Amino acid sequence: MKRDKGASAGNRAEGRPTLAAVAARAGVSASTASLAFSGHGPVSDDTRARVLAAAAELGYGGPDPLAQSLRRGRSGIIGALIPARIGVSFRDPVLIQTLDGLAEEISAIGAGLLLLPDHDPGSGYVNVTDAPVDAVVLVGCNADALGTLEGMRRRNIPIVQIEGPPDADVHTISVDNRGGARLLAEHVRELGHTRVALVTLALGRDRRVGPLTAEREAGGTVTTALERIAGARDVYPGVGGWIAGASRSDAGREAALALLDVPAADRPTAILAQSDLLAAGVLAAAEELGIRVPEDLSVVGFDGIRVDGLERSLTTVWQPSQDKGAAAGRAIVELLAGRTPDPVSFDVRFRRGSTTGPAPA
Amino acid sequence: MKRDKGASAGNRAEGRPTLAAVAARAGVSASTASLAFSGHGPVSDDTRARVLAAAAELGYGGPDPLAQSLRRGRSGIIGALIPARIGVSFRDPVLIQTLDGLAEEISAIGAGLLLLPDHDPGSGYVNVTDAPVDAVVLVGCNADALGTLEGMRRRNIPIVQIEGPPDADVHTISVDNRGGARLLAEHVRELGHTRVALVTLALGRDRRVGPLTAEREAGGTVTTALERIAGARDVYPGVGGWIAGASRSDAGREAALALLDVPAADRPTAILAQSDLLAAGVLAAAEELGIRVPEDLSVVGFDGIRVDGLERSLTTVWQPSQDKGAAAGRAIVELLAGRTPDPVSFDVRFRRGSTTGPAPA
DNA sequence: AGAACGACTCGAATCGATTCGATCCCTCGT
DNA sequence: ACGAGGGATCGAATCGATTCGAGTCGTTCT
Repeated sequence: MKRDKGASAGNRAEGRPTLAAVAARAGVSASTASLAFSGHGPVSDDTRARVLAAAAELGYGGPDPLAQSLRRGRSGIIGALIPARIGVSFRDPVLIQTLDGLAEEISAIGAGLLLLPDHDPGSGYVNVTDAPVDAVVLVGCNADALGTLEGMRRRNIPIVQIEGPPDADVHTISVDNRGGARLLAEHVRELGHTRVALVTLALGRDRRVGPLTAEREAGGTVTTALERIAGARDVYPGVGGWIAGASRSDAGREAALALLDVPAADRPTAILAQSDLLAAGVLAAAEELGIRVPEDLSVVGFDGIRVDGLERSLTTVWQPSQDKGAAAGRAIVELLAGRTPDPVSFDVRFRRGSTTGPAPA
Repeated sequence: MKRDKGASAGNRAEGRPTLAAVAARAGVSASTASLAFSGHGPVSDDTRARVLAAAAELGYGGPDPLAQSLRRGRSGIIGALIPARIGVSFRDPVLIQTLDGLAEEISAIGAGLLLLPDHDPGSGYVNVTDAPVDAVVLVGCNADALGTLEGMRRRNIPIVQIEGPPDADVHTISVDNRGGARLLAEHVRELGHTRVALVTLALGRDRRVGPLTAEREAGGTVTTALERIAGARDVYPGVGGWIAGASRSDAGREAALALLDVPAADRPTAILAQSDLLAAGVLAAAEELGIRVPEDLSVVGFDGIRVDGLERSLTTVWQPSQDKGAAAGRAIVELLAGRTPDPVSFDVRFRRGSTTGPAPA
């Protein structure tokens, strides 16, 4: 005999009908009702109609996704680990495009994207590990984030990262950051520049800004930034610069002000910014200081995005952000199907703009 | 006797240990093991240690979120219905700020945000209704979207909309769109303008662009756009304009080109754009056409966001996007707790910039 | 010393559906 | 006319955890 406590715990809407209730009302078994809803088995038209009618009368809204998830072992949700809170992360067009590609691709298997801002440990936020996700994608995160995913790994949940240090358990989508940075540095060298400085992305989770020191670099965990530094060093060994906290034009502006606000003789004649947004900030700073681009200063970016409100064309390399996201999505699909996706690495394309010119005499 | 089929169905990682396995290994019952993990009951230190040790040995990653969800009747996931695919929706700073406020607020109850792009019906995408969400927030969607939520309503899942038509079952967060638009129109009227035109947001899901006709207006479903039109009409009855497809500067530019590329005598002397992004596009178009702002043309926006790369200050009204999101988040929390949230409506603030001036003689 | 109490632990029910194998019955073939 | 075949339906197990009430055992109070 059913207990039927009536007003039981504080569980959601008390009286919501269940599949069993619908089945009872339609005079069939729960299994048949299930079949009628899912269409997975042979059900007579008559029976199906009766079940549907009963459902309508009871106001049954279809099988509970929670129960389905448990039974199927899948929630249909992919977690997207983003580096900061939404308002901050989503100011980066590269991130947006990547997520867009990702979302489109996983919608092929009917999955949706759960946003999981990567918070500093102990900040009282949701633990990623507790989310009912079928897989996780790290997009634009630093290597530390992998640590917070220990739980996922133990649960055999597929993890895909977009840019990041190689890891046996994690499928990585990469782009030739080092090669791209090298291309840009070579371009600048060919123009005759010798006093060059970098404006880098955040090197670690802390997002501290300041001069690029060996120490800070050694503690860096953001692969993207480190690889782009390496590419520049391939051409300009030992080149220094300034760490901007984030990929935003105001951060680029601050960094450039620090680098340029020195006696003209010490001033770099070329600045290699690690993102187009940073480069836009550098241009703004130069304008403020009355430094002409490209006559007095050459500036390059990275990413190849369209920067709103920037009328001049930037010398940069373009990277396929959306394709990276899509590739991650396909990798997820493969992994969930039990297959092993092929590793993917994308190339970049050099694009000369009007912000670079010959080194001043 | 347990069946223990070994390699059963294709369910995820076959051999993943369960709480029961851990309990068995630790020599306790499943209930005790559960208590040990959740900390919800009195468990001796010794027992807890044994359970944790067993878990470590077996590589148990903690309770399965899927099973927890079913038992608790909560998934810890809030669905965010956004008007278009990610790459498009997230180019709107207002949307981003709103989601940011929302995400922060719901993280108080440990919930995360599931992105659900509102797709045209029948486009083969995931049905919102099948997602395991505890509640849904409509952000920047049109009224049609409510239709796709029938299933949710029947399931008694709380729905909150940010801007939208009043609905008994749906908690609405609103802002004084009409009043804001009226403020701007009044400002323009005080400056003596008589030939005025609107540049509106999309009126419906179709996002068609073109002249603002009575017919198109009658079929409109986007409350925000309609209310702002109404506000302008409070001051300029019958004012016409152009429908821009989306809140982006390129759409604003196209619209403005259509409105301004006429004999100077017919040309409007003021354009009321329904968003700052659109206004930025209007400014760009004016510059292309050699029309001076504000001498020949006054331009106002709406939203009060900082538009990247727009150096001049726009006359606009500011609306609290982030607060709207936060209010939606708090409403969700209240609703999930079984309480009834207070209705919220926000005010806007007029902000005069340098893009409006006296009507030309 | 006996009772009462408290700290722990356990068994069993439950969340809501899916699915495999078995059963039942009707029809078709020869 | 009888067995085979097959469509429709049902029973029962299962997914993996949580939770309530009940039971055990040792300690403390009077």
